[in-house]
Amino acid sequence: MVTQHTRAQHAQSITSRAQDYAQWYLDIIAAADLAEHGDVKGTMIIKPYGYAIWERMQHILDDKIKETGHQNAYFPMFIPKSFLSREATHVEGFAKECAVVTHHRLMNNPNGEGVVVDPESKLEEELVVRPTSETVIHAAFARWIKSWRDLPLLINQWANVVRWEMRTRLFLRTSEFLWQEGHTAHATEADAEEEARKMLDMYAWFAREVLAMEVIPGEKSESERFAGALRTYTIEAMMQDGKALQSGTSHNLGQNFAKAFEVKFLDQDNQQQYCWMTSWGVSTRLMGALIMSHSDDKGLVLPPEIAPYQVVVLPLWKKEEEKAAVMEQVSALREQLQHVGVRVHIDARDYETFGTKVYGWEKKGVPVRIEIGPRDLAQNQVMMARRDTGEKKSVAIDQVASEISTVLEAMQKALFASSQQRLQERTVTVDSYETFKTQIETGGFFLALWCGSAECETRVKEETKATIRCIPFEKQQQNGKCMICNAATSEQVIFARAY
RNA sequence: CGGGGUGUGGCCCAGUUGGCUAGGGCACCUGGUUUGGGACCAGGGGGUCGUGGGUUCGAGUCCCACCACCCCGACCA
Repeated sequence: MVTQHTRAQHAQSITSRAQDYAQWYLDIIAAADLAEHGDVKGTMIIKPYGYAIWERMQHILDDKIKETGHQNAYFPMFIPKSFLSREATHVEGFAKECAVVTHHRLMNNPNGEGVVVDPESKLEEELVVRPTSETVIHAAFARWIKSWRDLPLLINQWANVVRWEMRTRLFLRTSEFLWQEGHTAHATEADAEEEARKMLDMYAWFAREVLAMEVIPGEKSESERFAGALRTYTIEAMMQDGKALQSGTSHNLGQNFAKAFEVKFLDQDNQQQYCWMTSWGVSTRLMGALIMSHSDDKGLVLPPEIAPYQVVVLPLWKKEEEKAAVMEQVSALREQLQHVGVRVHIDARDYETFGTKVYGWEKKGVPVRIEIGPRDLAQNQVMMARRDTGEKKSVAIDQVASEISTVLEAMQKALFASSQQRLQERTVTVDSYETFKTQIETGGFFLALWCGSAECETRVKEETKATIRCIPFEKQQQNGKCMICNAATSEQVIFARAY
């Protein structure tokens, strides 16, 4: 075991220290300086560089959400306990993981030691810290919606939510997380269904085009369905170890919540109707997906679309007079790149060695690194290195802007292609449960026929820890037998172990 | 809650059958030399050894209790 690290040793430490994939994942987060554990167990402090990545996600998603006709709003984080219980399945699904506010005041400890909760300040009704906002938002919808003219009502909220999970992991499952939750109300079942599917499509687009991450869109089985929903749709991504990560969900809530919260409208025939509703969301879990999809042994690898800095420039010099000339060239380059919309950062720290800076930015996953020194100046060129392939070459100074655009585009495509290839190669069709049981050990997605019974689903989970990730929208239609019980069926599903 | 493990500067650890002023590496600060793939020299700052008891002339070390955290199981975006 490595107990001491010289700088040189640290170069290999991301993987050499890693006992397993989970440790490797945490090492990447630490090395890239993305986040750390919060003071309360299960919480997470997102550090500036990590948050900058989340802000890129927010920015791009927010634009897309607005483009599709939704408006942002904000609702309270405290939910009266009674709200939660109005929809029976919903409260059942979340009851075990709710943080509850019971008092509103502290007082000096009578024994003189610090402060204690003032028993006099007990709340009439306890408040639940939102694990999700359907209930508060639907209570508001009930007041806002009167007529068919008010529909569809398309609302989105950026917020934090709290779910008191037993076991947590940075980004993937923290007690508190940041997300976007869309909530909509529609006049017809068809409209709600269309909305739920449309927003799932948006997530799939985002995962593929922005995060360069291949996903399988599909429907959740009943046991994995959102508490209170009619149908739950999901995009499932595959991490580098072959395990699945649910990366976004969209729910058709039917009229369940509308009935519980009296969300009604008068239709064109002056008849009272319950609304058809949806909700959908993605969270900071996407950060985990991003990290696990593309990172390598040198650290994080960021697709250019999401990278806070797409290019980092390292100026080099020995003498002061060289510095002036180099920095002049660097500023000119920065203007040139900013002009074409490239996010660029100049690292002119002179108290770090060149190597330290190079390794630092590689760990942070910056797509392109440019080096400019006296040698380059003399030849009117720069050195350009690409993060994913490691390819390094010199480029004429007047070609840099166009070359960078080309490289960023190529890297975005290459990362997606490799994610796509991984998912394709590691998705196999199985019909024998015995084969499945041995192959699941090494990860991957397994396309299999399933009879639809919870018994078979549970048995697989108990025996192999694998779950039905989704019933994919795209599948080869085939009739056959359930992999587990041999009952006749044509339902094709994806089994995998998941995070 | 069940099983396993760990607690010594910010991080990783050493500290022998109890012994004298608690150490090292990384990181940090100052000065100098360096800088095209993780620099070097010199000096320096930073510690209630998880907490509370006990044994002892003497406890980081032995004993007891407690606490915290990590890993594995039941929950999940």
